Amino acid sequence: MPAENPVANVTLAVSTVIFALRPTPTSGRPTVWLPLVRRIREPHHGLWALPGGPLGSDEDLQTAAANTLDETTGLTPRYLEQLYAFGDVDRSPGARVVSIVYWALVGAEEAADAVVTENVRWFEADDLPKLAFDHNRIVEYALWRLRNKLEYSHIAHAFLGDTFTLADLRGVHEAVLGKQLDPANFRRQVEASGQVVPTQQLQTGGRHRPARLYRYNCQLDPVDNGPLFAR
Amino acid sequence: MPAENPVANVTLAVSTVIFALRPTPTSGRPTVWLPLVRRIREPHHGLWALPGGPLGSDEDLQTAAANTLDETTGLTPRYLEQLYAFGDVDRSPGARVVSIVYWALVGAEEAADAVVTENVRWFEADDLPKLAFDHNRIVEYALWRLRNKLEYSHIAHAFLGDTFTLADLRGVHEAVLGKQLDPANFRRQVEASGQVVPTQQLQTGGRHRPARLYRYNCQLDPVDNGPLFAR
DNA sequence: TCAAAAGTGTTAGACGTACACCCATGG
DNA sequence: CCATGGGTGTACGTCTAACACTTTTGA
Repeated sequence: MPAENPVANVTLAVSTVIFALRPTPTSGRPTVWLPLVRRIREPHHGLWALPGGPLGSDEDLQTAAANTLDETTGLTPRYLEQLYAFGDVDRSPGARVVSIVYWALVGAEEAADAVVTENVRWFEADDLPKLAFDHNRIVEYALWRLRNKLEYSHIAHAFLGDTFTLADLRGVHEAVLGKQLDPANFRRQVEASGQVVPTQQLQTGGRHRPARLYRYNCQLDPVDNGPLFAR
Repeated sequence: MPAENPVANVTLAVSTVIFALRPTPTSGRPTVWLPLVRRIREPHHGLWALPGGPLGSDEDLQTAAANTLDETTGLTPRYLEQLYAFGDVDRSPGARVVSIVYWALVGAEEAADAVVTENVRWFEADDLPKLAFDHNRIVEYALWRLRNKLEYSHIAHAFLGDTFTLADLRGVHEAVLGKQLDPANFRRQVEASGQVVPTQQLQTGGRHRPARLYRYNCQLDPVDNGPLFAR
């Protein structure tokens, strides 16, 4: 029986976990990063937190998440999905806040020249400081979802540009999953899935045989997220 | 930046899709059913809707879902999981309502003697009338999730009693998925998964060889729902 | 000519599916 | 004795992981 008895003292917020691939400063190999914003008031003043804000009364949940993403990084998501609604009673000191959290993927190139200010900074997902509220848990869960979904879906290309080599795509999987994959088997699996189509172009410049460039097959749904999202 | 600027005009509700197995009146074979409540005010006065209500300011989201379940059916869920947060701007006429929806499984025996009143009735999940709000979509999505999760998790026993035969368990799968399964292969898969442990008892009474009774293996997590829910 | 990565081939094992077959009970 | 479902055996096709091998480039 919704739409009656509005409950006082419950605030509804929308936050977004934004993932991108960036080279690690030390090794140079790509890893998963995400932008955080510094809190400029209590509670948790000074701590880093997920970008987000209250839900505007005329915007959908997903729109709110995309807006948040644009406001903090100036980026447009290549993939955007609802993660979970967090509503524990004590998750925000002194207030009752329910956060509906989304997670997003943005391309590495766009992420490279995303806005960075005093109060917005990128962090390595596997090496975060203590965050505000329950945001460490939230990021941990989002990472779990990303890794899971990468294995049974076709979302990896969201980290890449328009065209890419199979080594690029494999690099995304290796960076996210944190383990090496067999190039031969990876190639066959990707080709069999039909998620990519070969172009006529080759990528030269490496001191080795040039690699064919591929494009994502837009005919395909990247994920089967059920009837709500069917095309 | 949660915990500030509470937004007026947005109501937060929690609803629950409650699944149980019941025999179809016509064929007698078990199918998926769910209880609905009749709306007794506008909007959508008279239509059937998912049980739910506004979020109490001192209860967790999952607690709210379980309470809803208890209030409408007097039942305790054997499985309870968050489904999705629905927040389209126009999903409730004349008000902005965000619904956080859970889905639950209850045992067939309990469901058989659950409360039924003028305004609470069970319906076959695959043959619903036009429901209030976007609740038809919500049920459709919950059904999709149930069918998916049944295939890669160990939640089927939530529909059954304490002990059951492998034919019972197979019956659950067949009822939910709507297709016949090979008894021999089903047996081997279930036994290999370790999700059940044999008891010493046999079920006699059929005009055929007695079937061994099994019990659910409580050592195992029924589902891997990620780090949020790890034990 | 050599190193390095692109790309192809081949094998052994795991797993899912189909189906033949025997077992134990009530009627 | 027979119909019915419980329970076991087995063979075939597919998928996966491992790894040997050939191809093509830049230095």
